[in-house]
Amino acid sequence: VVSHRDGPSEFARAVLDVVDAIPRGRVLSYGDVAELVGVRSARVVGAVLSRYGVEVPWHRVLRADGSCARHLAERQLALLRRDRVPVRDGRVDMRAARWDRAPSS
DNA sequence: GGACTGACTCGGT
DNA sequence: AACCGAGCCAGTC
Repeated sequence: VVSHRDGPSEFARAVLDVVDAIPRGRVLSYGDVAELVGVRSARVVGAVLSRYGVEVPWHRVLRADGSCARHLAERQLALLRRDRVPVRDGRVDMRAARWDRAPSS
């Protein structure tokens, strides 16, 4: 059943779980997260982070081309540098920093 | 139940 | 590099 009380939906929780699992020094695009939770809309991932992002390492999620949303750029870049993510010209090198969750075993 | 809104993405100009 | 336009879909009203 569904409670009438508001909280993160099951979908939102799935998004937050993925983002929470991104290791320091790595990043994912909104579209990557969408794919991992099983939707084809990258936008809705942004919508979840907009509402609940404060609870997770939201700065590890950015656009597919490695750029940040305008209103977040300054803070996000600072946090990414603190994570030692390679940033060049305000852009993350996705080829180098994209989290590749390859089951090692 | 319909219309709108975006922390998006891709292909085409 | 910089615009489009279309597709996307959970929220919100």
